[in-house]
Amino acid sequence: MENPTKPTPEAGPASPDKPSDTPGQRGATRAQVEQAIRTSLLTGRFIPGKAVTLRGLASELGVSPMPVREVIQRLAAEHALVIKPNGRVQVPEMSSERFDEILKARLLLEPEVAAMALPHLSASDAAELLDIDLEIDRCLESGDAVGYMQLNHQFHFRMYQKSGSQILLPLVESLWLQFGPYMRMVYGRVGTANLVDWHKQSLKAIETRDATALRQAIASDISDGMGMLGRDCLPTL
Amino acid sequence: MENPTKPTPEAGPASPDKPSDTPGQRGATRAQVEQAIRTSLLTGRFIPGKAVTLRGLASELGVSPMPVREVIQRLAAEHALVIKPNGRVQVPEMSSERFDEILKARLLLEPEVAAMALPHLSASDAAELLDIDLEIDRCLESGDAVGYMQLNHQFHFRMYQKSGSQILLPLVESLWLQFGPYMRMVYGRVGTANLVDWHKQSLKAIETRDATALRQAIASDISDGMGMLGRDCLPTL
DNA sequence: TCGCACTAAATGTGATCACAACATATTGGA
DNA sequence: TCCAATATGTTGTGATCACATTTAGTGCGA
Repeated sequence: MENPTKPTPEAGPASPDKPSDTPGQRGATRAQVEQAIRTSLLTGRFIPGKAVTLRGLASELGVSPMPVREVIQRLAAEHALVIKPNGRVQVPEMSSERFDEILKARLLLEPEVAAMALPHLSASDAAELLDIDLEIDRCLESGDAVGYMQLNHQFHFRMYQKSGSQILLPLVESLWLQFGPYMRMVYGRVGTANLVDWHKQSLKAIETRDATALRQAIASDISDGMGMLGRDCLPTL
Repeated sequence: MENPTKPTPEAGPASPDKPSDTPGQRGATRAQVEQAIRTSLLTGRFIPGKAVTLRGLASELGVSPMPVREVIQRLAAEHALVIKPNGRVQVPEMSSERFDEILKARLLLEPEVAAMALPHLSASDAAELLDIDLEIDRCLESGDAVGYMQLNHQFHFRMYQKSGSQILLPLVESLWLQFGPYMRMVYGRVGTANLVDWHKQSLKAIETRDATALRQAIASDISDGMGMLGRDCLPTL
């Protein structure tokens, strides 16, 4: 056989050089890759229109192209990435229609999810949300766009997760993944200031157990935040 | 080079023995596999809880496990399949909570999508929908559950597609994929009769360009159809 | 007869390879 | 100088392999 193609399989799902890291968890590499790309998307490390290559991501993450392929298919199914007719993968570009639709979908789903979460939101949950919001205020003052985006995502999803929803929540996550890259791009341009703080209104509604007020606050937060985004840049893109 | 390992790759995305079939379309095999599994899901060929194996599907479809892997990841991202902690893949089982949530999500999204489609629904579209509905009536009489499911899917999505929605429509498709297998199982048990024909009401609303009436008809159709399903069998599962 | 250890088959995962399609760079000619 | 044709590198795709893990199956012993 002469060992024609030194396969050096280095086999095994987990990195062989770190036996104590992940002891053979099924799909551990794939999960790590997915988490990496998702946060890259949500924090705007990927710019809309940016080309995403299998081998590029793979070498960047230090894994083989194999798990990256599966993750890309997975994210493409959620429309967080697009596979062009020639097979090339890229971060989807925003359009006026897409933007309006995402806004509409968020307004349909998120207030409802928040209302579903309300009965399960304890006082300690509210306190945690307040902490996040205070940190958001700091990011707004210092103009930290990435920090704002991460914390804003945390604020909403810490709340939404309490709904225990297995159906609606993934739909909402898909929406966030879709406008994340665009959001980052625009925030970098127009800044993150002068946002009315509907988060505070949400917290007040949580304290008073007022589902209608919570729905309204979330809806306003969405309309306000995205309304500020959609007004200027989209037609010029 | 001596060609050390004649792998007989039969390389190429398309079958080499059928050069006129798909002339090298990128991802043609994957698309074919995905379509096959999707329709299997929507028409209930896959029973909830059924185990789905890579090699099984691959040999069944006459392809390598490779494209099947990607499609499974894709469908798992839409929650049309679930990947259990040990990696095994199976059709998701229905639960009372899941069912209620899917119902809620459908009621939130589908009336809105229908209303979005209304301005683009021409008279010929209405006629086409009527044809489908008449065929549905025939299936209901003859008790053809599979035919009913396919045509019901057609009725709704022919309408929804006219909305031109790129965001909401995929969300709705994901929902249908999730309750498809369960729907089939229950229809086989309780039959498809005694459904109030809200499709006719929808058609009337389309003729009169009444968005509110269309929303209401769609919502009633959803509530009625799924209400009949959810009442009996779920607790006994 | 039942329970448990052991063996064997099956399954998902990660890696690598060969190839066709595509994009880009390079070169040749007018 | 400019454009077309070619050559080169890159990218996604499908296939196959090796391996860890898990499941099913079997036989042995109490």
